[in-house]
Amino acid sequence: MMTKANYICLMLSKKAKYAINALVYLAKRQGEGPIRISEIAEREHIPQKFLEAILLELRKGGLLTSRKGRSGGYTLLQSPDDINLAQVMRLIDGPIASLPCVSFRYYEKCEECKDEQTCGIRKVFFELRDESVKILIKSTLANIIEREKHGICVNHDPDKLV
Amino acid sequence: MMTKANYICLMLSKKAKYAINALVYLAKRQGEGPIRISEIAEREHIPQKFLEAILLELRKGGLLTSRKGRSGGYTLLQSPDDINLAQVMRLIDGPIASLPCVSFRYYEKCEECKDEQTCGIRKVFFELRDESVKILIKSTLANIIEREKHGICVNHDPDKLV
DNA sequence: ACATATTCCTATTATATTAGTAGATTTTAA
DNA sequence: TTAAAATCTACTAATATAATAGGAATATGT
Repeated sequence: MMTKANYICLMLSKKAKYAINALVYLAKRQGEGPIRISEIAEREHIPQKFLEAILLELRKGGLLTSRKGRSGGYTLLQSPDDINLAQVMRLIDGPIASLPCVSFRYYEKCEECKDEQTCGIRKVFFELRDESVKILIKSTLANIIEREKHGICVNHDPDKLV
Repeated sequence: MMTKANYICLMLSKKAKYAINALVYLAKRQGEGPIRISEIAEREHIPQKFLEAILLELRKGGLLTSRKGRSGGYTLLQSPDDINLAQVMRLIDGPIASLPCVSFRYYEKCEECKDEQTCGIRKVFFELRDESVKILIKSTLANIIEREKHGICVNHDPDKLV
């Protein structure tokens, strides 16, 4: 478990991470009929009871369908090309913006802000939101699976890029 | 206060937001000698006791100096051109990455990950981190103040950009 | 020297969120 | 009819967030 000392500024919740993992798993097995929660939980190392709740949310959000009873399970409702991470993250954790005042769908005024129209901080976070959404929208389940096939990750210092 | 219904995915803490506001305020008044906590708190609508703790962290992080006693207060230690939001956010809230496994300085392995080297999800969040850091590093206090002078914000739908 | 204004330090608290767990219920297929 | 699956309702433990309280240390103006 993450300790306070190295906690993260703009962190994704475990719930959203689990949701993404589960969806990618389902995308890979599309066409094989309903997949059991227990199978996903086991293969993706997600606590089963927690996953149950997550899949239910994804179903209610329109990304999955389910079948109960023997040989039941979950199936993707859309093509892996049509499900992207912006959708998933918004469904599970809410808006992608880093400040309520730069959210489009869930805008809320900053309590301490003097002039929102000109606020320089707000402009930075608008830019950050736009870039983030752009990246997350192009990252569909299909895209993620495709990316697994090409090249490996190297964790370089991001400051060096600038 | 933000309610659960419209909570935010990758949210900045109030503490970091207050820190940024205070630093921008200090940058605007650079050269006027030490600025009192009480003044910053009042003008920026930040709870004073909370701000005390924040300014102390910023001082320990090397961004500010202080003077105690009568006519004491805080002063920027560096030029507003040399303090950027990546620095500030890392100091106050930790790494900018959205997942521990895509942090350079505070890397931690994902518990549930099968092959980190090829993980497609990880690649997405590497990209997100790199873009975020790029934006935050170029956003210096000077840049923020400059931006306040030009143009107003329009909160458009970020999905339309893609 | 002294009063006062300031930062600095330690501890505590209320609230909310996160990350689950427990147990019963409903549905479906074999 | 039985077993296996999702579903529903409720609860819980741990942690982080956003502060607050009270006083100690220190510097300055008079």
